[in-house]
Amino acid sequence: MKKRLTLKLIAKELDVSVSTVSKALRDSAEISEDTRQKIKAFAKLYNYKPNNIALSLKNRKTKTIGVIIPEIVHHYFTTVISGIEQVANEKGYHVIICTSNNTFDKEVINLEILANGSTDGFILSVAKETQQKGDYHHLTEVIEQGMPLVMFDRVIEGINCDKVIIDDMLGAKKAVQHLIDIGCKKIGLITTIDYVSVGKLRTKGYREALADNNIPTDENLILKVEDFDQSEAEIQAFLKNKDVDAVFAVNEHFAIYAIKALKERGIDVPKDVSVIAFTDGELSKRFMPSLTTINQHGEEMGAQAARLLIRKLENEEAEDEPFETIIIETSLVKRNSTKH
Amino acid sequence: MKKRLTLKLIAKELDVSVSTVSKALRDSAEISEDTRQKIKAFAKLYNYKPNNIALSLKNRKTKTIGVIIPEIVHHYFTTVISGIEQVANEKGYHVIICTSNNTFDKEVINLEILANGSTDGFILSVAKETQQKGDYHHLTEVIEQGMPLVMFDRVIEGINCDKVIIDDMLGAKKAVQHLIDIGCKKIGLITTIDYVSVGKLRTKGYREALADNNIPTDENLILKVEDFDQSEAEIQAFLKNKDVDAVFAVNEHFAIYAIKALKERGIDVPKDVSVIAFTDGELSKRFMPSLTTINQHGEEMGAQAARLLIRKLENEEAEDEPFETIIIETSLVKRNSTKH
DNA sequence: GACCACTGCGAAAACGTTTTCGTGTTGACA
DNA sequence: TGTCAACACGAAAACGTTTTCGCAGTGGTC
Repeated sequence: MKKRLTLKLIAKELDVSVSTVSKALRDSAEISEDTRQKIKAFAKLYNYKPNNIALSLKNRKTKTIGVIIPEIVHHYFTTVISGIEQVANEKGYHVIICTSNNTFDKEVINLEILANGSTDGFILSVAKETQQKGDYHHLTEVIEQGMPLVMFDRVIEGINCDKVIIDDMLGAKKAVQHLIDIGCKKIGLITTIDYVSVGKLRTKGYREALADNNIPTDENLILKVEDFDQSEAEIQAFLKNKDVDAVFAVNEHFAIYAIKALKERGIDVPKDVSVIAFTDGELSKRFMPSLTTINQHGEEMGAQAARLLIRKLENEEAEDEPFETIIIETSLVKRNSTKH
Repeated sequence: MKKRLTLKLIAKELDVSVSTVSKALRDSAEISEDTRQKIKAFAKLYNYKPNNIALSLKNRKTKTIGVIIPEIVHHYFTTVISGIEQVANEKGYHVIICTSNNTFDKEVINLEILANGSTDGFILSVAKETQQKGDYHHLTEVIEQGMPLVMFDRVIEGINCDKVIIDDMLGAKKAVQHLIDIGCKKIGLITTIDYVSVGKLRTKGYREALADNNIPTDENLILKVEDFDQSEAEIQAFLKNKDVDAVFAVNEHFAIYAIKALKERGIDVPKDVSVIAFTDGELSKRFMPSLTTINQHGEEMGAQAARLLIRKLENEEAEDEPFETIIIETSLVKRNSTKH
């Protein structure tokens, strides 16, 4: 294992002091043209690269952004990361990604590790378990330490930090409104139980859209999936003998299970029943029929989050500015699971 | 912005020396029970956490693994990462992920940045562009510096490092053999052009399986997709008037386009034509019909890669051991796109 | 010849740790 | 009373940088 070249080694080799080497490499005017050239040539020849760790320690800056997400095996989060990376790299930052696996404990640990010097700030979407638990001391702690934090997607209301969210309620309204616009009247909703904040908000959007159009809400047409692992069965049972002409599902999977269940009953999508899903993923594009969806623009979300964070990191004044909440617009993507 | 607590601050506050504090916190016997308790209590009260950067500098170890992948918005890679993370975390490492975006330049830059002190070693799958270009100096360079490197999935033959791959050829053979076993005789192949190594290998597996069963290869039944973005059209054109009873596609997307094209011709999958895809992703499970696939076990691959790397990192002797290439077994996942 | 201003470089501190090696104090013992 | 070990702690070096300050040498000016 060859030793990495350091300033000290160069200094010894060329018989000058460490400071001279450092200055020469940074093109300081203090050093004579001669020495400078000599040192630079040597450094280049032996491929000297400054040690980032030492620089971080010295500068108390790592130029690194920590990202903590609930799970990486999820297309939506990867698009967000993609957006974060683009902006971060552009501005000379790199990105560390950790997953909490949707558990509280791993979220806390990851946050701690990254907070102890590895990163300058965080971008985070909280784990499901954390949301249920309602324990946010780890978040307030890093904030108190002066580490900027930006939350996205699943954000916690009470926490003092920048946030990037989508307007779940409005998105849901858009979806349901579209169903109404194409003539649907008996619109089913497949959502999650209420502690998942996005599920709750989307449910609210559904109700409001109906109310706006003077359609009474029929509680019979609402399914709150209890157990994700059993969602297919729950949805199948739910749709068994429901008389609906449209279904709004709060995610792709629910939508697909719904379509399957309907098909089994001999009901055609979109001819007999229109289906809209929240979250525009790979699945939606490829499925047959391809799904009409609400696109959440994950990349945009990641990009905005990164911009907010870097702003706080680079502007002294920004530190004292009030926290922002950016809302990313959702958009309706019409495909073939809804009537035209 | 509150300043982070350091050993020095504690020392000053309690009127002892920095060394005493350090030793007390590490339970050194040198320090009297009294002082030790006092210091530990203080540290706990004010939530002292050692600075990782300083530790890294001191120990010349970061306990961090760098992962560089071509793209993150790809289900297969996320499963690999998942596997890496599990093993890494278990052994006290954390993981930095960078994407090369399939470009040579970003791969080189990321490697450089991470090599300059941020990580102890690498796990990497090379970018497409790198493969085409055939320029691997950045890889040999980090290896020469003594940084352990493990390549996975898309590996480069000539590079001296541990590798984890799947047996693409055998996997393809399994797929085609299964098609033959269920009675198919005219088996189409949808693959990529040859410079993508996996495509090449899978094509080879296809040919061998046919040969093993004394079925002559009909070049007319082979499509090498030229342009990924045009793949749907290419596949549609290819299948327009081909007389096949099965199709083996080297990835999910190709398989799905194939099914769509067949359906448009009024051909039912799996009744009339069976379809098998390489790569078992989200899509395969949910699609209708769900796809029979060759599962590549991404998590397993990631886990093995991490194990190999950490072994090299932690065992002095392992350094001189010859490099290993681990082959991950693929497996056939039977679903509904093939006859039973 | 005395003074001054440059020029070119080195010493040392600092970032936050860990660890080695001293060193001063205590108490026991001959 | 002198010697010695044990104890409890501190000083300093080290990791690899950057930066401030100081200093020696040179050449010019009066």
